Amino acid sequence: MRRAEVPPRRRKGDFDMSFAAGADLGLLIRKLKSIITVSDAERSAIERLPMTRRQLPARQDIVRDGDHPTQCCLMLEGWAFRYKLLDEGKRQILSVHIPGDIPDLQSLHLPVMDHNLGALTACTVAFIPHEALRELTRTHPGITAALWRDTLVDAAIFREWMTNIGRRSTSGRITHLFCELYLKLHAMGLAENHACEMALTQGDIADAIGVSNVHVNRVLQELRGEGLLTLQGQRLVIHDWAGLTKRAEFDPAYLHLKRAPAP
Amino acid sequence: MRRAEVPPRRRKGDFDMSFAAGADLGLLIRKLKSIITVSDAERSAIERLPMTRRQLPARQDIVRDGDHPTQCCLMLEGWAFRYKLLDEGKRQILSVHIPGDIPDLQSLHLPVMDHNLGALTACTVAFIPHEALRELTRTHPGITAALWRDTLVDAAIFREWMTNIGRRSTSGRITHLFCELYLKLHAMGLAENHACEMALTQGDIADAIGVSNVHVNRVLQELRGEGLLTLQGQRLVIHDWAGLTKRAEFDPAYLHLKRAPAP
DNA sequence: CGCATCGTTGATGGGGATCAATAGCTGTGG
DNA sequence: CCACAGCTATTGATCCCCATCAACGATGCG
Repeated sequence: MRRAEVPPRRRKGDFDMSFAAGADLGLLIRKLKSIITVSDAERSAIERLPMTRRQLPARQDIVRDGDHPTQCCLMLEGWAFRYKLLDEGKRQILSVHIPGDIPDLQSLHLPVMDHNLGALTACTVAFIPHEALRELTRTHPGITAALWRDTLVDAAIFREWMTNIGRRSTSGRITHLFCELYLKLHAMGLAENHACEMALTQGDIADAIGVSNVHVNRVLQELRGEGLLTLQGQRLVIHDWAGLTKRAEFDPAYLHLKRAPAP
Repeated sequence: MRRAEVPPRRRKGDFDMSFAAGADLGLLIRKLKSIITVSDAERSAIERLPMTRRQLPARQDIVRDGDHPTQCCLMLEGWAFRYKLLDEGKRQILSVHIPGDIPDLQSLHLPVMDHNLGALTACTVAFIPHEALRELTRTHPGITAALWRDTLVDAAIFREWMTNIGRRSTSGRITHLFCELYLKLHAMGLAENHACEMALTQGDIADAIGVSNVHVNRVLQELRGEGLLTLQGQRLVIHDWAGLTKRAEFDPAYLHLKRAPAP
């Protein structure tokens, strides 16, 4: 369990103010298209969204517990994660986010943050003002439904994590987490052939599944020993997808992916 | 940990088809009014919602994992809960719901259930067709925002539970759960003076916080011994609210209540 | 090349699961 | 009105999973 290190807040200067050429927002459109049919009018409304592009170093906080954000954060490159800190520095990781995600979309309707959002790796994000998003939802009910749905999938993943932490064995928890991450990456075209980046350290994994980092290390060795997976550096290779999903009791239904997962 | 007993599905006949006189929907309006300002037009649109009233016996499932619901369930009386079942009958309770809640509102945008919803006590519910709710959201953006926000608070509670299960001591988990339930009941006018109904059995509590029922029993005795609370029959009495919230590291911010909690 | 973070390993102890048995409670039916 | 059935709560005994502490490699970066 990681002790309470407070990462530096982002500083002014480490971003460029290039406002959107709709290119970056293509990622958002792609995400929405995986949920609904996007009309031309909707597409063009999205492409007209104002945004600020930013580069963030790894492990830097983006929004903090208690903040009152005025914008949402669209992930363009890199991974982010949400987490809570408790007394004595205990940390619970709540979710992991990849390009296409809007990890703080809830701030559109919940004015105060009840957790932290941080960059896991160095990453590129686009900040979109709440006001622009509110206007978009006022005028485009279809987009509203899609964004709403996106937050509902978020919640569905929370429920699964709760179950993971509360009722699965440690090896089940780890393998379940890996199955989920691989499928999410795969759905966004960021993984193929049962291999993907793994930006989480063993300490991060520990704080995501509610065990100690030492224990994560030992169980990972078991999983390697069984030939289920390899985890070296920042790369996860799944050698036995069927075995992994079985070990994890993994059923992808909770991800509510449009296309059936065929990894 | 409760073994997989499959409760009987609801039968035809145990409900009456009395369609809404807006009386029951007053509860929904009350809930929404705690979130937004409800205009006369909105109020009357809500009161015109079609609904079917039903009486359900305790422990009966309302919607099941894998179902494709065509309606949402508004709690009128009694408690409900959401849960998942794993292999070997392990159960994780995901949330607890009281009058005013719509525990399956997510089904409006996620067609397939990824968990179960069951009656905890005997209860009265109102089923509202998805189609009517969709029409309501099409025509009333304010209500859409309020309902969306409601699902976001739901998700915020999931995050807190995740943290509870993953990183708190057992006594912290139990006390945190009690603080939350008391405050939710209090906010709906269903509890006063640090006392309330407690429909959860020790086994239910165990499955909500990720420990065994035996352990819940022992920790409850400690809490009683410290004079923090009394739990007899179906009644919870909190003797030392300050002590309880401290033990729980309880910060109500995540509930996103409109009025500051003043229990 | 030196420091920091991450990964790895060993030793130790405790929190909590599990099994088993008893007691209390509630509704049901004879 | 009591007996019985079926839950729920309680208690004791045993064991082991996993947290914790500590130390040491490995790795990567400025």
